[in-house]
Amino acid sequence: MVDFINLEDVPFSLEKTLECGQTFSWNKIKEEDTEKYYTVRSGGVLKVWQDGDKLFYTNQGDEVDPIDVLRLDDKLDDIYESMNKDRFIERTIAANYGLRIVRDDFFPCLISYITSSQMQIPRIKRIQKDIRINYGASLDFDREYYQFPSPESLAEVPENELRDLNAGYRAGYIKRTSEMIRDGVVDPGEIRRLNYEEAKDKLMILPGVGEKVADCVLLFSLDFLESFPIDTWIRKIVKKEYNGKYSKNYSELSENMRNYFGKYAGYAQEYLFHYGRTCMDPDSP
DNA sequence: CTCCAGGGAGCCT
DNA sequence: AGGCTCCATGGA
Repeated sequence: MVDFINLEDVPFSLEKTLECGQTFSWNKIKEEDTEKYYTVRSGGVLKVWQDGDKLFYTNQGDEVDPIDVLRLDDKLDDIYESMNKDRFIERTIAANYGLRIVRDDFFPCLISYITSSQMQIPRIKRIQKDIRINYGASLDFDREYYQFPSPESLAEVPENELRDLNAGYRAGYIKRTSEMIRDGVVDPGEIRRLNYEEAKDKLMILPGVGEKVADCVLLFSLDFLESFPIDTWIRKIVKKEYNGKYSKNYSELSENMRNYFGKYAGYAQEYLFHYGRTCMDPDSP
């Protein structure tokens, strides 16, 4: 059954939100000449497509709510007002109007960002998909879909099998992190109750999780909208456009940007990131 | 062929 | 604390 959400007065671009590189948990398919996206969660399958101010969706299991996973209840105009500190960020807002931060499931988000180090985005996505197909439970919806495996399941996978999925040297990180999540050493529910600094320190206990991966997981799955992840792209863009606030040191640079953009710095980060990748050459002077 | 990719760990000072 | 090197592997 197809339902829809009325997006009048709700700024939203499905395409920008899911194509900007923040999530590896969504896939695009074409059905009857329409570009659609689907995600498979612990709660079931959700398929969505947008036509102007209508967001159509079908899902299996009411717990996979598009309003929740696409953060449609974020007050985007208020967020823009809060983070709109200068002409450059204003330009990125104009170029990416309607882009929202996603709310992904914690475990697949964590494993994907551990995988992401020294890798290109299409390959990260491919590895998550291969993990799902090889080790995830299947769900029967309009066809067969695959959930991301539980920490319990993934912890049992031999390291060399993960290497065979082209995870490379990250295979050991994936296995050991899965074991620690399984054993409750790090618990996403507990992390949500901590403040930003404590939550980040806790995540960084996990092997393969440094500052950048921790910031991504906090932002894209644990609702820490002030988190400002710094990758090679952001580093170039900030150095070029915000030179006075630039620092080689990750912690210092990240703190500078959080102080500057405020409590929605994570939104600012994603707008800068996507603008930098699509609208400018960060290497040019 | 060489170089680099949404970094992090381990070692060094 | 801060700096350096290596880590697999695909794609340009």
